[in-house]
Amino acid sequence: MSDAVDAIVGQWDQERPELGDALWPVQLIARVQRMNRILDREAKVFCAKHGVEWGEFDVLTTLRRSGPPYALTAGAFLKAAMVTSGAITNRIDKMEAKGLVERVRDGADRRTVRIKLTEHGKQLTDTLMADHLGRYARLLDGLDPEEVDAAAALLRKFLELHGDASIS
Amino acid sequence: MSDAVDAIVGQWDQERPELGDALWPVQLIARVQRMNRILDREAKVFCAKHGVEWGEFDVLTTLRRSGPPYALTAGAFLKAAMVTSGAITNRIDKMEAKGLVERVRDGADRRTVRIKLTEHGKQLTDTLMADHLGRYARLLDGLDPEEVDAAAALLRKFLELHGDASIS
DNA sequence: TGGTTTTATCTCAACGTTGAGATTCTCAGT
DNA sequence: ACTGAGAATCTCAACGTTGAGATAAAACCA
Repeated sequence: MSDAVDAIVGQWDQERPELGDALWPVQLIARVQRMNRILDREAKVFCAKHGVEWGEFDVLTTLRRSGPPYALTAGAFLKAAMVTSGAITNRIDKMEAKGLVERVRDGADRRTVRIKLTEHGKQLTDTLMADHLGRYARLLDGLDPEEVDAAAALLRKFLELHGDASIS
Repeated sequence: MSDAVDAIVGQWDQERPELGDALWPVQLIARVQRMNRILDREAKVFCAKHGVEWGEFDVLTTLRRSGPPYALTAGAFLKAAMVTSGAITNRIDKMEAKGLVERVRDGADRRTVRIKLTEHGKQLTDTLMADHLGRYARLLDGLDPEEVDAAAALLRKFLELHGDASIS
């Protein structure tokens, strides 16, 4: 069995055989990149079906799982979503217009803005999560659960080594 | 040891415990997404140092490993790079201006355009590859090689199941 | 208190990608 | 030869993100 990455590595072996073992990391890294692009496309199709953007869904679930009162500061999203401030402002603007979230200025610190899930936003998120997780399960269908766990553990180690911070 | 994904799953467990095992795929999928973003940032920093865009570097290496005469059609890039035609046109325009590649119209089929690596482009690519692979090696430093292989094998299986086509 | 630094968010122009449509060309069928 | 279907690439407006800078508020310190 072979995939696109095997073909890529095979080409390098033929064109620049002196690279040798230096190509080894490509086996993992290139596959992570390709898998991510497949996930990305899947996610966009899923979100489009439900009238939200992929980035918006990310905001919704981040708020939902943070628990009551379903409110986080804009700064918290920068770390959680790994995007820049301009992107968050843009997302929140549109989600506010759709009635999914609302901006609440903090009483104590008037610089901070709390992004709060509206009741409508909360209900939509709960509805979408079922579909979303079903989609995830189908994506991993056909893979050995133990091997998936092992791969997940390795990626966890990678993330720890590279300081992938937990959300606060 | 725990990473950001453990924290995310932990939040869901607390907020919506009824989801239970449905959360399992998140362990792998979310980590692939987060690792990809780390790789993406690394890659952009690396490319910026050398005056090329990440997408441009992708074109360079794809041409280089295809072997003499280091020329591929625009259509071949659509599949190899997993991007749309507009993006390829845009990339090639800029790379042509930089003297990295040149467009060669096919004699037999005048619809097709062959993107050909210039001598300058080839030399730059070979120079960059050493740095690039060194960077990859450092990224995986600290991980168990056997576990990396196992994870790569699992991702290969995922890609095969989802029809990740080899380049032609 | 007054002045400086730091923090939190928003603004906005530049950038790359998308995706539908236009363009140009090939080829099979008549 | 002519026509229509299909293929390969380019065009271009819309979109989301980036990243530097602006704005405003809080914290620190003299």
